Amino acid sequence: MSVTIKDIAKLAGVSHTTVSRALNNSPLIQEETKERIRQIAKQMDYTPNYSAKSLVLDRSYNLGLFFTTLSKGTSAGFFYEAIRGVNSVIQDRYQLIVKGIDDYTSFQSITRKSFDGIIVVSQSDDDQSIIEHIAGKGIPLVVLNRPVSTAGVLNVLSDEEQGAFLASSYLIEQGHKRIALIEGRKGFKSAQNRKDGFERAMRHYGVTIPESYRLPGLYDLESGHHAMQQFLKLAKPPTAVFSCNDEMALGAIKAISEAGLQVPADISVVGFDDTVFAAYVTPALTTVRRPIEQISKEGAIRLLDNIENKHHETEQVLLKTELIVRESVKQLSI
Amino acid sequence: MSVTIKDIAKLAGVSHTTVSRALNNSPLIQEETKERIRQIAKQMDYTPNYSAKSLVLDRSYNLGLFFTTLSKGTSAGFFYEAIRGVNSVIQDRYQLIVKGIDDYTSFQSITRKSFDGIIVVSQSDDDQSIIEHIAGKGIPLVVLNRPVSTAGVLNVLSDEEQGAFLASSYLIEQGHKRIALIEGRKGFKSAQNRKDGFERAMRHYGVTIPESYRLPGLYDLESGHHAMQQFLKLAKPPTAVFSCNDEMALGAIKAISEAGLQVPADISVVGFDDTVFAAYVTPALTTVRRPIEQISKEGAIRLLDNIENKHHETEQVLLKTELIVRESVKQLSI
DNA sequence: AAGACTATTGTTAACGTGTGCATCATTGTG
DNA sequence: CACAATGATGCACACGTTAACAATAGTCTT
Repeated sequence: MSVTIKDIAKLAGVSHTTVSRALNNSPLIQEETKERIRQIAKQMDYTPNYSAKSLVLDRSYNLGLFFTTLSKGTSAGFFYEAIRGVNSVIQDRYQLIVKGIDDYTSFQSITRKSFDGIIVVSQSDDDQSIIEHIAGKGIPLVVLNRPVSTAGVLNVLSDEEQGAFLASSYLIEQGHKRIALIEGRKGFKSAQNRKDGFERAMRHYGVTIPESYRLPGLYDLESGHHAMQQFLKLAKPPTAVFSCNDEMALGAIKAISEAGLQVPADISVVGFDDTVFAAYVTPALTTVRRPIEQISKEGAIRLLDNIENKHHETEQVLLKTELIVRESVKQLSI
Repeated sequence: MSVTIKDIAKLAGVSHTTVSRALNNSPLIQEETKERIRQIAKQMDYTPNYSAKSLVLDRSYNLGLFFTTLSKGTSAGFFYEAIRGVNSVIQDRYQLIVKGIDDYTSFQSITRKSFDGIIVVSQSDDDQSIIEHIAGKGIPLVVLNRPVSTAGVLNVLSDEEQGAFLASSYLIEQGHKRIALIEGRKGFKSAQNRKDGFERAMRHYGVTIPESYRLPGLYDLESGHHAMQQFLKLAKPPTAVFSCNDEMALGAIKAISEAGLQVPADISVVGFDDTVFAAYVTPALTTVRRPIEQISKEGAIRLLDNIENKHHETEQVLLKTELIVRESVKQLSI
């Protein structure tokens, strides 16, 4: 059917071994022989059979890119940026295989033979089992986006505490003192980190926040909306709100406008994540950008390094987040 | 290293051929032998080596999902929905390999051996060359999202003319008569189709549109903004605008509010595509939804059918679009 | 009861590539 | 000039799987 090195060998009058060596640029073969063989290969439109290569070299040329889920929950922008980042690094050295972890009924098919390395973009603690399976099989692995401490696993994520600190500090620097916090979902690492950053900022600037200015959320529109309603009922409502993600911020904004108030004229709002729609809502949302694309790039680079140099580092890399100032915060005159 | 059928054979006291047959549930093998071998395989945690399988069966178990570009331009939501749709169909029968067409320096590596089938989500006429390469190699192929007439190629896309008709009709039915059109980018098939739908609606309802109510756009924010400014300068500005995509609609809305007018109170706007942000802008944008996920599902289903039944149909499937009514259109009292 | 047939299993080769070792020619050395 | 060293190439096997064909034992037919 398709042309093989044996076909080339016949035409060149050499053995297939020589062809194999020539095409792999082995120093054993004479330069002019190499060149002649390359010519013929090109002319015959030869492409190596990667299944055969894989079989003998014990490399699959596959890189897995696994998300917690493809079917529900994962935000499109997040997904897109992650793939983009990884893809920009691997070029054509590897094939990128995209999968949702929840599509696996069994991890049995995830083996050393079928993946040279795997990137898990983890959004949930439930991913722990697949992470351990992969690490257990000795497949080079990097986990993005969620802190993980399994041995032999690379871990790249953004410094969310610092991001929350940035956002909260910004509110204070704009003159706000009555600042409320809508927390993330209980049990999520990110929720804890973001809350920690908020509190560090308050301590750092000597601002004290009453207990009534703190409400738990679920990372969804609904819970942000509800929390904001509670804040508005207070005798002294906050002048600014730090919402632990953009989605809840949106819910909060809705609640504010339903109450006949305006953002940012009456109440300022800051979100977290810089979701795609953050720039498009009115007012455009001031928020914290996590460098997803950079995280995935960094992760891919280190993974390839681990694969090609056969060392398994256990390392955690924290990347800085960035405050994106838009229109949802008002500067208070003092 | 890892366990092979020969290892199982040794333990079971049979030949490796018998093991292969047993695990493939061949009718040649006695039922109890099969069961015994399955037991042993399970117990040894055996997983087939897919490289070896591929080599002998001449199937790669890979499905390519190619986008025009991953690095620039492709919208995140579009990208996400397409992957989701395809992924939901293939389950674990195939590996999904995601690539940007512009990442290829040469199509040489795209062969029958490395892909059992390919889905091209095409957004540009420039994709024609890869489409022809793939079709030329005899690889089962389906092209989504853009009309294509290469022989042997399946083609699934949405009926954009019908969508534009829907949107335009809606404006008329809400009482609008002075309706302007911001066209798509010249030379794009979608631009022509959407314009056609608009004009059919006008004819159908007997509404005549002056030449000054038609302006070309480039599918970007900027051009929508600019076109709207022109409309606003007219002696009799339109009461409604059909923008050939959401992005330009957003630009138009911006121009309207800059002019001190409100959407939809003063001017109504309809977009096209139902981009992710359409629901989040203020006012939420009434627009036409293309069933991307359904298109990619449908495409994947037909591709698999073609692969597994080894027939190459040349067929074009048009899927209906849907009008998503939100808040950007006002009902005019007559 | 002999031959034909069937059910089950084994033998061997094949897929396309890479590699250790053998082979051969050529050059260098004393 | 004989022999070692070097450079270039080929031979044969391996990787893990499937499949055509062979082999064996048991069953059926007449």
